[in-house]
Amino acid sequence: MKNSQLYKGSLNTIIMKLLEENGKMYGYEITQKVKIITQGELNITEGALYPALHKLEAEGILDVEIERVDNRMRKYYKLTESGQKETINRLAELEDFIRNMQSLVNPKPNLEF
Amino acid sequence: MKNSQLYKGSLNTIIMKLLEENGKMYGYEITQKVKIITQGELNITEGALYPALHKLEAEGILDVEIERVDNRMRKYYKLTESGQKETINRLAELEDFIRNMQSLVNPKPNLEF
DNA sequence: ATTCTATGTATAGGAAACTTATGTATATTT
DNA sequence: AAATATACATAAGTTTCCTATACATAGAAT
Repeated sequence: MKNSQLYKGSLNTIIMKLLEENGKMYGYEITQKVKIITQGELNITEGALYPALHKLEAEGILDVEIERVDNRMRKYYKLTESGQKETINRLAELEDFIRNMQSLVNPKPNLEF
Repeated sequence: MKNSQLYKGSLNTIIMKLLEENGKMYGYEITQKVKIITQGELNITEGALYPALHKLEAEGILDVEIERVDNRMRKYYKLTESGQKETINRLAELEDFIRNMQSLVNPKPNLEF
């Protein structure tokens, strides 16, 4: 995704959050959206994205719907019902993760004096 | 480290930050410290920690110093000079990462209207 | 005309990080 | 005597991701 290893493990959560927000999206659209939101800092590669989408579909998190636009194929993905529930869990995990990382990086001073 | 995949890729940064803060630490101490700081949410496994420490040492990020305490071995690690510089970069990357993830999860409303 | 860039999906091969399980060894608690 | 805590270590396997490649259409540039 970038030079930093930190994004490892966050792709599924990113995909699910974007789909929760936008209803349905296709793969290429996801890569562009992420690029815009992160101001070019995070580029999702196809080699990561498409296998991830296929896996989420196989797990019943996503549904797919094929369309033809300008004579080109698009596969629109959207969250299933269980996918919506799972997204809530993932986002809670992400919040915990961010909070924990901030605790590690910016530790509170010891108040026992 | 835990059930969440999100921590993947953050171990090196965590180690380096803790060493920057505490001067020198040994492996087991790192696992316990992280457990306390994250209130039990993040458990670093030995299978992840020790190979990571060895790799950081091989890369010249860490120096090691062996001590015997209570007849048990301890390997104290501390940042080298280049390790200190690299830690600054890693922490900046972590801040970017957290900022980007927050932009994705908590997008700003569109202000063009 | 042809080549490059953008749009759009897909997979094979490999690297890297992590988990699980196991091993060794001493000290303390039950 | 057995379990737990302290302390380090590695082998085998899984997962995630990147690089490279492939196919296909459309538009822009040369």
